[in-house]
Amino acid sequence: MKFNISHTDKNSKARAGEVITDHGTIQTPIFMPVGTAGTVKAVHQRELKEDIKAQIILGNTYHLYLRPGLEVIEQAGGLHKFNGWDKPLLTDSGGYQVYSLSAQRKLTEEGAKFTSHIDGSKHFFSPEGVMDIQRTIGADIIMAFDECTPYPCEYDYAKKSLAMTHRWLKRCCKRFDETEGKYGYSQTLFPIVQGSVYPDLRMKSAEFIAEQNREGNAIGGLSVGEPAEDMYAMTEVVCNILPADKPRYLMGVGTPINILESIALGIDMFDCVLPTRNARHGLLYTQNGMINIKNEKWKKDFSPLDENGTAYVDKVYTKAYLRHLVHSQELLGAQIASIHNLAFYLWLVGEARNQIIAGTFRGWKDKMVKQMNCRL
RNA sequence: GUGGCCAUAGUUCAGUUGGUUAGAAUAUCGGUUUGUGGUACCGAGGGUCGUGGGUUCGAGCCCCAUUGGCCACC
Repeated sequence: MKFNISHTDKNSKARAGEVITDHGTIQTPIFMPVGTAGTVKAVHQRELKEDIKAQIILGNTYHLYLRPGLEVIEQAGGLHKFNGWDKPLLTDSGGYQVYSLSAQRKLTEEGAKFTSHIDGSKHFFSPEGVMDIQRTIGADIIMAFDECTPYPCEYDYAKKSLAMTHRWLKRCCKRFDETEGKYGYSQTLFPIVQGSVYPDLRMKSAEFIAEQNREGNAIGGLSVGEPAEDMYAMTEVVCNILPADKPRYLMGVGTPINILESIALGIDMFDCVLPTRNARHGLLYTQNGMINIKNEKWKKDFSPLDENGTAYVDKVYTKAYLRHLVHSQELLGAQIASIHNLAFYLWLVGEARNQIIAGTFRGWKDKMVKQMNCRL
């Protein structure tokens, strides 16, 4: 993997660049649609490429390991072959799922014991095991196995957890470096900064992560319920320490406004379930704010879904029709809304990139944040 | 025509020997969702209990009449 920065903004820490992988080039800043179980829910690959213009999508170690299982994915020839996505892929390590899904989980120095949400079966993830699993899934970018601390989180717990996440990282790096990709292309490992909302822990973690000298770095443990100001403050502290010549990935973020503000702080990569999950519940993002398409006021609004939208669905479907589909729980409703939201997110980061290159990012960003901060 | 059963929220139904402000589901309306457990969660509005009398301190419940619906028999 390579990372080249072509432009940096003079009035913020924003930068435009490209991440080059064996499955193609990603122009940053970028938003990565989440495809947990090997599919971006309700969206075809062709729509992802041609309409949404996605450049990289996510998969999830936890979910894919449980179903369909590693045997299937390995025999398919890796996840790219299995799901037909020939562009870059990133897999999350399952650290977040161990935190968010398993009511019954036990973390020890060795790893995490957890029960499957599908059938209650018992499993164990170690840092080494998670590296092996991600080798088998075969994503271009794979993530370290970490503990995502909850919010709120006591300082002492955050400190102990961070130390263990760092020890786990050393084990991840060791196993990753001792093994190689199974399908003839290279993979890269991103470590993850933790430290909850405590600046000193975040700084210490960023320094430790920077020392590992990987090809890119991630920030985790944010957007878990803390105030947005805390999230921005932690992001800023960490970005000041993580090397500028490597991509920075802010995990799980966020709203369109979160993304623009974080780009201004020096973040290059994002992923978030909001555009797809909210789409299924009828919430649409636009340049002028958020729309709840289920609201009665759209019942007889026969104007296009989004006059400023870049996607096919924005022009051919009306608000009243999508309201009907979502109300009726028709599958097409989830599909149209998901395509709209993802196309908007990709437009947003693409336009941010254009503005950075043009040297006008800061003013544009401030205007967009103001404009999007409302409900239609 | 005779007998029986039924009538409670937009809809489908609970509602104790008669006892505080008649409940639920669903639908409607509004909100929430941040490294996705694929239709979730939270909240709100909505009923002169078919109608009219009666008994009672007190009636959705008991009695009478009446209207509408369903069933059986002639």
